[in-house]
Amino acid sequence: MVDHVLEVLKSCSLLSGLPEAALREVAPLARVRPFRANEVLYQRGEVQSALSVVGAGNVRIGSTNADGREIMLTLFEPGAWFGDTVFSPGMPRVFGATAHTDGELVEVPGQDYRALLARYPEAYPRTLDMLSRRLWSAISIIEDNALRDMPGRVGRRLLFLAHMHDPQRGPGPVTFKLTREHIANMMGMTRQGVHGVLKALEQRGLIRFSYGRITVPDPDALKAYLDERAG
Amino acid sequence: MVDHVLEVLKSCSLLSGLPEAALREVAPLARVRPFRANEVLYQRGEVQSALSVVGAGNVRIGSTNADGREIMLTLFEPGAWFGDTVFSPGMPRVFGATAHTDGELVEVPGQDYRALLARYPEAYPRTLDMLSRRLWSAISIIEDNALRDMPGRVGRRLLFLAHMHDPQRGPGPVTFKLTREHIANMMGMTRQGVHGVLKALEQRGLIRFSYGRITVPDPDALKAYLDERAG
DNA sequence: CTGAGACTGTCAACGGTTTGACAGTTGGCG
DNA sequence: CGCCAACTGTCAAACCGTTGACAGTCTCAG
Repeated sequence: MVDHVLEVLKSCSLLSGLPEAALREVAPLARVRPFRANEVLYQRGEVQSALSVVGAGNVRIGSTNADGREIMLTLFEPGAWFGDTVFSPGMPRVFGATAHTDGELVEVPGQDYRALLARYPEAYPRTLDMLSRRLWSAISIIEDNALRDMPGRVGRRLLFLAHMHDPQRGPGPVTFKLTREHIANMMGMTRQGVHGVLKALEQRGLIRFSYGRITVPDPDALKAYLDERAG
Repeated sequence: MVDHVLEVLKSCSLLSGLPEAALREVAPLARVRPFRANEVLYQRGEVQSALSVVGAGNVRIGSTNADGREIMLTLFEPGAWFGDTVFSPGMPRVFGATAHTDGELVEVPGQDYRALLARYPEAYPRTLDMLSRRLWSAISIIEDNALRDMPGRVGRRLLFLAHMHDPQRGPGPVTFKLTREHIANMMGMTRQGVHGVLKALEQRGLIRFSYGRITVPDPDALKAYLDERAG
């Protein structure tokens, strides 16, 4: 059990600055939390602070407004981490997390994680680096939304997901289990609007899609097309 | 001179986790860089890494795409810091900085700043906290863009700027030196579109504006209106 | 294998934003 | 003090994406 937790923690880039000995220290303090598709994992506004690492399955990050309209920020794969409130204890979560598929979470209580960092300060630079990169991702999304049109935005976001999906960027095809509606929620568009964009991209052979699934056969080709299309 | 640098560094929230002795150590390594309105301070893509603290004046953060269209992310006041690449040395800047008014920057070379943190590890938690909060701000903007309409987006962004302007949130009026076009660039809208929104907000007495200037007389009232209007 | 629920494609009407154009206003610089 | 450049208000037309509605398709659980 603890061994399994250790494996998951090792797979997490945020924790990769910590020596294995450190991970062994926290592993017993972590909780394994299995989840079923569409289960709500965290709600916006909760104040309890924990670092969550995806052990298996996919997790949607986002939030819902009062009208019931949902926005999805990103989709996390195994090895991804979230729960940024660990760094600002006492602040409420700014986004919620929902299970996208069945899977499991490994949760390290915030104070245990912070205490661990304090004991292994050599891990801080790596931690700052990871957080900083996440900030860039967010800023890039803001930029794309402000200065690109709809096809540009959708295309870029697919590339972003492809990158999340497989950070080492093998040039091969990537497939997502996403409905048109998920994408619409991610972009602040409608299902119908997304459909039009995807159809156009498909006609150029840049993506393929079927029921509940989207494939980017060649991310680099898509990127080349988008870069040429607009700045 | 060094005293002046020290004052600026002390005013910066990112550095407030460091003891004064630490700031005295770096102050001599910092460079003071005066600037004139509209001068380009950093361009997107530069790789050199430095932590910049605004000592005086205002700085626009954003980037320009190939068509010459600019997007503005935010406007920084004295005491604000930027240059997130200090935490990920070697990575190119994801956004540029342009002088909005005359003023001056205090620049700490990235490696000196990182070395300082390593020497005073007790400052790391505060640093992570600051970075994490900035990530929330970015995420909140993404959210607003996705699920609010134009008046909602503009109103929220004004509140965001008001908060940046005066973090201790005195309830009094706040004035920005921003043209309609600046706001348009910040929101990914057009000058004319912004005009319509501002006019509507003005009729409700929530903002006032004149040549190159916008005033929010009562930020709380604006917030109340926006919250009631949508979610 | 079969039915129910989820997902999808498509259409016309509607609405809001941009585009493009022009005249009026403001503020600062010489 | 006066001019010029930057900023502003406003309009109609074109455009694009949403709204709302419905029938067709697919998947998975039973």
